[in-house]
Amino acid sequence: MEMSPRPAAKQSAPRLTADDWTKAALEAIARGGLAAVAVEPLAAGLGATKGSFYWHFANRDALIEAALQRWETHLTDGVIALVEAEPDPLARIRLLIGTVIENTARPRADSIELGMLATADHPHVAPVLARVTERRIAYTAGLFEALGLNSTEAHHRALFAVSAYLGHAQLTHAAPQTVPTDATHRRAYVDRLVEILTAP
Amino acid sequence: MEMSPRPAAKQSAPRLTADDWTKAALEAIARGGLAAVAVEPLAAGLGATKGSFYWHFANRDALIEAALQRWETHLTDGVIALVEAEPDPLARIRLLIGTVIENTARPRADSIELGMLATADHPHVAPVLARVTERRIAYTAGLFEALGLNSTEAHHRALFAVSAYLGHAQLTHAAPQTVPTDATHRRAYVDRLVEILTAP
DNA sequence: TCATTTCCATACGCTACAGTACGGAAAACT
DNA sequence: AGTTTTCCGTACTGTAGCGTATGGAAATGA
Repeated sequence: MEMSPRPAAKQSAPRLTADDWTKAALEAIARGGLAAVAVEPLAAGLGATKGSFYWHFANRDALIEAALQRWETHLTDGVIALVEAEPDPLARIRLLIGTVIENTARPRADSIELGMLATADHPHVAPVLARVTERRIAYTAGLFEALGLNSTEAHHRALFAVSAYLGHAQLTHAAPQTVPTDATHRRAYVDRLVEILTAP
Repeated sequence: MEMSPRPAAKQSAPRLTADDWTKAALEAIARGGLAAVAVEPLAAGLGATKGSFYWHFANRDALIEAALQRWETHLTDGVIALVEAEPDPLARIRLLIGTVIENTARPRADSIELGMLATADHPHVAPVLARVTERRIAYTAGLFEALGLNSTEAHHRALFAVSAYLGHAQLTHAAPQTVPTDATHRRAYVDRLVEILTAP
């Protein structure tokens, strides 16, 4: 049934880079968590074999570390830049929460994160997740402080906000029917959520 | 070095029941998610062998289904009973949120749940998780309606509350240092959360 | 052009676990 | 006590994926 003798899968070039493997690993994490980062299936997906992989990486662990590092560094870039562009503190919070929850322009970001959370105990994942989470909370708390809240209250609100984000992601994943589907309702829900979170 | 010739592990009786395996499976899920439900390691932990397992269950899948069913049925019993005992609607909400977040009297409940969420895509887990989540939200929305909120607002608050719970569980797991540790601060934090959730 | 380096496929061994076959011990009747 | 049923251990097969060895193709450079 094979029509062409070419590489089969994606029409990508025959030679692969380490980054190709890293990106494929992140997509695998998005699909099935760390367990889905398996060398041979990944190779099949890339139209290659283990031989390629073990030239670019020492072992599976090295790939996982590379993927984690790529995720940690590339993660918040877009969102932070977007939010920093907004001068008004309250508008920043609205924008931040609205963006991460409504999920514009970060297609598989949530999926990757859910994959990470699903393996939070993994020795390589744990520290990365701890750092990312801590930075998020600190950053969010800063936004609330800019709103005039004292540091304790700001930290509490930041915890609420990040919890709401994480919980919302889980909810969307585990029970999609419970969460507003159409754009209008979702918009109303997110607006209400922001109101509650920023209420004096 | 073994001092006694007896069964080794727990001093449990030599014969096992299907329920012993089911409970062990749930503990495994709490430790390492569905992937940790592996027959041979479980057998070792129970001081038995696969021979025992395959007498009680047809296969690994049957054990998983049994564990899921046990979880789904035994899950909310205690909490619901506790909350129903309270007559005042507002106090019910306080009690519910306080209990599930502070985690009195439900030792490994959160861990099991995190294990389930970590494998939310599994064909057997998904429907169970969807039902459990939907019931929780519906029940919580009911509490908010009893508080006088209209159904839309009640549903929004319920979504927020459940998100907060799920997110808090993730936070505690993935970045424990960000969440209030000592009892006093945690208490203040939970109180504040309830205030915000129930604010008119 | 031919030599060197870069990259990859094939073939192999190893481990963990799922599931099966079967014999035998331990309870439970009778 | 003897028989039957219940329960479990041991020994096997099968599979998936990790990691290694090695030869050779494809690019690169002399």
